[in-house]
Order: sequence, then C-alpha cells, then structure tokens
Amino acid sequence: MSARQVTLAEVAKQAGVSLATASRVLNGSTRQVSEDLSERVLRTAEELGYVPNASAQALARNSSSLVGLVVHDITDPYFSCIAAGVTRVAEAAGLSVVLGTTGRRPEREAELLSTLRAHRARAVVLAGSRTTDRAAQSRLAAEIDAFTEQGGRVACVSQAKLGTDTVVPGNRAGGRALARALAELGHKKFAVLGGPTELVVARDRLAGFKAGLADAGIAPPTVINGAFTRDGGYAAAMELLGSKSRSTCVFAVTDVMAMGAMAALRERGVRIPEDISIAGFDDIPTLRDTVPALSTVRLPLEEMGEIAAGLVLDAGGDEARTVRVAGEVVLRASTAHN
Amino acid sequence: MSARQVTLAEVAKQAGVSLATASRVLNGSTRQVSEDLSERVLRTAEELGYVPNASAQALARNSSSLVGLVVHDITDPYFSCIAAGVTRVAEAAGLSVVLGTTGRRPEREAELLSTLRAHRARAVVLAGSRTTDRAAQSRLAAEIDAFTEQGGRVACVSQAKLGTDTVVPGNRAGGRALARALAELGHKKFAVLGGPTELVVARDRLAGFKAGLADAGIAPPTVINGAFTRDGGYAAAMELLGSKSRSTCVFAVTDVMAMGAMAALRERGVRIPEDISIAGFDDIPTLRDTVPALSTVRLPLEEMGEIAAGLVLDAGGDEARTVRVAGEVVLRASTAHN
DNA sequence: GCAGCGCTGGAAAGCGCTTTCCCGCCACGC
DNA sequence: GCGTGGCGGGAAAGCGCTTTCCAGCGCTGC
Repeated sequence: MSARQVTLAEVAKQAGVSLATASRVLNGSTRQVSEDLSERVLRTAEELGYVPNASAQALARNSSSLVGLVVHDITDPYFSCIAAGVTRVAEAAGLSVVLGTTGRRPEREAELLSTLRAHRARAVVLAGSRTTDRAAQSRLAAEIDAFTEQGGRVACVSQAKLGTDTVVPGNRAGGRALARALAELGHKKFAVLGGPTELVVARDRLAGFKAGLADAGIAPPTVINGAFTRDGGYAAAMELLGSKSRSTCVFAVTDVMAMGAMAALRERGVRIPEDISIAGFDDIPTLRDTVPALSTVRLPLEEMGEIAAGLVLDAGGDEARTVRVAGEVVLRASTAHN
Repeated sequence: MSARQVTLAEVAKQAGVSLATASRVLNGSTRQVSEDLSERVLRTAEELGYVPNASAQALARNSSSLVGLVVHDITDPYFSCIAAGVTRVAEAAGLSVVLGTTGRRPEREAELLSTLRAHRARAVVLAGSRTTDRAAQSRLAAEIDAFTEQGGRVACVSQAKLGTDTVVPGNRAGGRALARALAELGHKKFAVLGGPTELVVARDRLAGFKAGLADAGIAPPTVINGAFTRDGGYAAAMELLGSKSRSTCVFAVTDVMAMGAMAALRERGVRIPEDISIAGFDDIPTLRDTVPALSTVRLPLEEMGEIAAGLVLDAGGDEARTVRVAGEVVLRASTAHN
C-alpha cells in the first residue's frame, strides 16, 4: 500500500521536460507551450495518473480552491437547501465546499471562520442567522476582517455584516404581507410563535408581521418565544394553548416550527384550520406535501445559496453588495377564513 | 487590505526562538520545550494573531485535516442527517468536512474522490448509494484504491465496497420485517414503489420486502420503479393508480418517495389508510409530524453518519470493518388493518 | 575525572508546486 | 550583417511549515 503519490516532477522527468513546463501545461498558465511538448506532458500525466497536490498548489499560489459554508444545522431543511445552492455553484466553478456547523452556538461561527482562514479558503458563505449576542458578534466581525484582509471574500445570507456581500430575504416584508393576507381572511386575534429573541431573522419576521397587523388595524399578537426548531414550535404552541389567548390564527416564524406547533395542536385536539389557522415561513420543499398544506411565505432557498456563492466567487468591486430576494405569500389549506 | 498573513517565522523571530521551537510549541510535537520559551512563543502567537497555514502544514506533513463527505443531494433529509452525524464527529476531532454532491450522477462520485485525493483528505465517507452501473463502479473502485494507497481511509454508508469500512443498515432485514408486520395487519395484495433498478439500496429493500411477503405466504407485489425522490414516488403512485392493481397496501422504499406517493393518492381521492395503507423506509425526522403519521422502518441516520466518521477516523486495523445497524419497524397511522 | 547519556534548542533539508528570471533561438528590419 | 524583440524552455527561488540531524549542556556512573 501507500505507494507514493505521483508528483509533477515525475511527470516532467518522464515526459522529458522541465518542471516549469509541466506545470504550465497541467495548470492554466498564461504562458504558451509548444504543441508537442504539451501533448507529451498531458499524455504522461494521464498514464501516471497524476493528480496535483492541492496543498502544494495552495501554498505556492497562496490561495486554495476551498469555499467555506457555515450553517447552524445541516439537518434543518432551511440550511440544507441553501447548502445545495452553494455547493452547486461552487462545484461548477471547480471549487470544493467545506461545511461547518455551529450547532446554533454563535461562538462557533468565529471558530469556524478561523479554521477556514487557516485553510486559506478563498471565500466563505455564512448562512447562520445573526444574533444580538454582542460578544459573539464582535469576535465574528474580527474574524471576518482577518479573513478578508487575508484576501478571502465573505458573503452572508440574511445577516448584513458590515462590509460583506449579503443576500437578504424579505423577512420583514414577507411577514408583513403574510399578516395582511391573513387579516383579509377575517382573523382578528393573532398569536406568533417567535424564535429566540436574539435571532435577527426571527425578530425581523415578527416585526414585519406586527407591522402588517397594524396596517390592517388589528391588535398586536400574543408572542411566545421558543427555540428555532420543530421542538421549539411544539413547546411554544403548548404554551399558547395553556395561556388564555383565544387567537384564531397563529404564525410560526419558521415552517419547521409550524410543523412542531401543528403536532402540538393536533395532540390537544385542536383542528387545523377549523379551530385555528396556522402559517409558517420559508416554504420548505420537503414539507410541501403535508396535510393540511401549510400556508407560508416562500423563499427561494436554493437560489439564495446560489446567489450568495455567486457573490462570493466573482471578485466584484470593493464595496459590499446586497441582493434582496422577495418572499411570496402562499396561502394553502392550513389557513381558513374566519 | 490584504495585510500579509502572520507566519510562523515572524512569531519565532518576535519571540526570539528558532522556527523549530516555535513549530514545536504551537503544534503538538512530541518534543519537549522549556516552560519559559514555550510560554513566550504562545504569547507572541496570541499577540500577532497567528493562524497556521493549513496548506503548508498539509504539505509538510503530507496529510491534511480534511475529511470528505460525498452525498447525492444534501437537500434530501436522508443525506443531511448522515451529514450531520459525520460533521459532528469530524469537527469534534478538529477536522474540517468537505462536502461533495453528485446530483445522483454516479460518475461524479469518482470525480469527487479524485478532488479529495488532490486535497490529500485524510478520509472520506461515501454516503451515496451504490449503483449497478459497471463502468461507474469500476472507475470508483479505482479511485478508492488510489485514495487508500495514498494513505487515506474510505468508509461507505450502505454500500459495501471491497476493502472499505462500511456501515450497513439492515435494508433487507428491515424490508422483510416490515412486510411481515404489514401482512399481520391482514393485507394480502401489495405494491412496491421501488427506486431506480440500479440502486442497490432500493433493490435490497425491495428484495427484503418480497422475502417477508413470501414468509407470510403472500403473493409477490406489483413493483413500480421510479426515481429515488419525492417526485419519483408521486409518479410511481400515479402509475400504480392507473394500473389495474388492486393493492391494499403500498410500500415506498423511501419515506421521501412515500410522501410523494401520498400526495398522489390524496390528489386522486384515495384515503389513507382507509382505502390504501402506505409505508416508507428511513423514518426521516422532519417527516415525523405528517398526517397521517407514516409507518416506516426507522434507521438511526445521524448515528450512521457518526459511526462512519468514527470508522474512518480511528486508524483501525488493515481489514475492512463492517458495522451493521438494524432498522426498526414503526407502525403508525398510515397503515391500517385490512 | 571522564565517557556516556538524555535532553533541549537550532540549522537546514525537504514537502510539491508556481513563477520569476534568464537564456537561446528565430524572424525581422535596417 | 547585425541589432531587436518576441517567444518558448529551463533553473531556481520561494510559499510556510515539519522534522531530522547535530551541537551543547548538565548529569550519572564507574
């Protein structure tokens, strides 16, 4: 085993050319190499099964072919969709994606960025949602600076960090439009299952929703905060049922939370949508076949990943670009007229 | 911008020690370094914000801190669960995961492996399912050999490749147990929505299911093949409805396919489970809250990812190890007595 | 008292590649 | 005929790190 790896030097020697020539042939150099030498090199490389050593290339070029992707939980369809978009674009560009997961701990984000910097990743997409945790944020900001100073690019999905490209979903606008649409169904009394208060995405969706209700002249909703997960939605819904709130419509700031909430409601014998209407946010593809079909705000998640990767990969100007993507209200069977 | 990166040499000079000493202090070397020197190096490294250049380390050590993970589609909860397990273990071991997606094209697997080899990844987990495509398989086998010869380890999830560690879910046994359980419910006429015929996972589940039916003295099922996706399940179910088959129970070889199938059945006004019972395979967590709750065979997906990562990370002996994980039949509301 | 040993620190040789610099060659123009 | 320029090829200097090898030193054991 462990037959040593074929090196460029071996290829060069075998082909009877210099190291420089072999390198120029096998990796897009601007320099020309004559037809026959070039062909000879290509052939021997093929024969020997030469594979360039990416580490050595990265070292010599001072830039690797790695792109970082940082998410909270790859199991969450929200993130896996974004990841799909990012990997598609990165792989099409001949780059490899290194996936980091934070497990929803804000401080991991900075750690991962540091690792990525160690690998001289050429770019990184931060898909984790921004928190209001000051310490974690400033540590992260410092890492982002270090990363960009070293020549790497950073893009964020849904969290505008100073100086980075960003893909911003219409969280606020989406929440607002959803609230209006639900108000039009005749609901008067709303509850919101909000995520953790420190998550900006959750706050934005909630704020937008409140604004929408206000637009419609409806009283502010009962708000219950919980984890940004299925279980968080379940727990929040249980809490809601335990309270005296007599809402006819509940908005879970995430489809995944909505699923948990629906489970809780069903368990307590609450019918959807007859007794309570419920809506989510994201329009997770995997969840589209559930019954009753979940009303939600559709976000083009994969596309958002693609956009983020696109931003981060084409060099772009110096200033931070922001791409907004709109959410589209999709009313389905989980919300009924009141 | 682009302030050059702090190098070991700078740290060493600043701390007034040699390169060797600095290296020994900052990276676990077996060699001892005196307390004061050590502390001085640590301090200056901290001050300067030194981050080792992973490429250079990889080159010098001839082994990187990268672990590959190859899946078909990260959006598919089956794979994202496995991915979660793999990343958890890898990150705990201080390694970074590079994620490759094949988009279900078998030939991509070999390409990705080659890229991973270029990066001198220390190990790789192949989670994509094995196909019977001879050409792709032999190309893959060659790449696996090349990879292991270069010193990397390879583990597969659910596809026993010669000479690699493998995590084998009880596809056959699970299918069989499920068939028996469904037979006990009184069903006599079965249909199976099988995946593509060339996917070994699909074949195994189908084969097991058939065996289980045979155990129960029941006639072989109607089999309809389709893509290993939600849409594949939908299409297969539609085809089934169009046929004259009067099955009372349908087994979709995947939960995701089952979801598509249920959508199709509902669309045609077929009630579940009153008119037709349906079962899946995998027990995808995200899908556990659907109504009616899906009967299935539970696989500990994240754990499988963890096991695979564990196998591939601890050096282990020379021979290929195989870890079997059992599937557990879980009967829920989507299957009824007949 | 001295050979020998264990231990720590440093010099330097790589690791496999890119890229600069130089050289020789040819075509061209005066 | 010779100076110029352009062009293709090769030598070699790194890229930032690890690790081997050697030197020096303080001990121990005879």
